[in-house]
Amino acid sequence: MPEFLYNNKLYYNPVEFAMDRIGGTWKMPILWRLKDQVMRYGELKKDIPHITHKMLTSQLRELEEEGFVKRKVYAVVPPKVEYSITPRGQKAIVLIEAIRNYGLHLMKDFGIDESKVRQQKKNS
Amino acid sequence: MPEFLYNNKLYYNPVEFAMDRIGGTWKMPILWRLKDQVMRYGELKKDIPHITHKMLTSQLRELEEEGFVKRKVYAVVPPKVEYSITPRGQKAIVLIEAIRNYGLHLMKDFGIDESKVRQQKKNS
DNA sequence: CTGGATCCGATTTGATACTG
DNA sequence: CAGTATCAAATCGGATCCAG
Repeated sequence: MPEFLYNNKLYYNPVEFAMDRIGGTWKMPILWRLKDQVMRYGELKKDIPHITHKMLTSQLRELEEEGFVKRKVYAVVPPKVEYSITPRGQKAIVLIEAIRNYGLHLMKDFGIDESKVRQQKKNS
Repeated sequence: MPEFLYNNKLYYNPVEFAMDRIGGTWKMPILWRLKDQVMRYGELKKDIPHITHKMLTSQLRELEEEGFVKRKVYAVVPPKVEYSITPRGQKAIVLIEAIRNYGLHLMKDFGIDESKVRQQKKNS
């Protein structure tokens, strides 16, 4: 497998490169929500359970810097900022769907019953 | 999105669950090498650049515990241990290929030229 | 409302030494 | 040859405070 540098970091293969762009706990959930709608910061914050202010801002910054989402600032008070997905981000959506389907299959394989999921939600 | 517990850890969606099983820096490279061959510990170690002894053993342990690879120990001196992929692991290979193809596409999109890759290898 | 900065604990990982 | 244990460094993430 080839290896290469990007932003002073050494990557060993294309999988690692891809996961560094859209992996981690929060980037896919963020992209997923933007796939067919524009959302404000506060909307994303409310819609993604458990994400902290720090993580949402930092992950949005990275996704923006690498061209997966677009940030539009309105010069109003109080501030209004809208996030939307870019063509590059849209291409990621296709993969995210594949990973999601695999994850659902894996959950079944591990005996995780979706019908029990909502019950456990109450305990969290 | 549903959320659920597995091994006392809270997951927010199927993507996160999948990535916790086969994500991280090393699990996919390991599975990838085992996709069509049985390999000994030392062979994997030699074949995966930069992986440390500790990471290879710990990641193999986890993959084994979760049923993605099978570990076969021969009662000989010196020790001989063979790792092979399981049906569950084979299913992951399909996804890994999808992620890999996406990664290659993304590298082009970011202007990372594969022809330059081998040159940079010398500098690592 | 959005977002940057800081502190600090938790988790992850690398290096090293040791074992059968 | 394969694997375990330990310690230290690095990274990550949460809580909190301040700002336009």
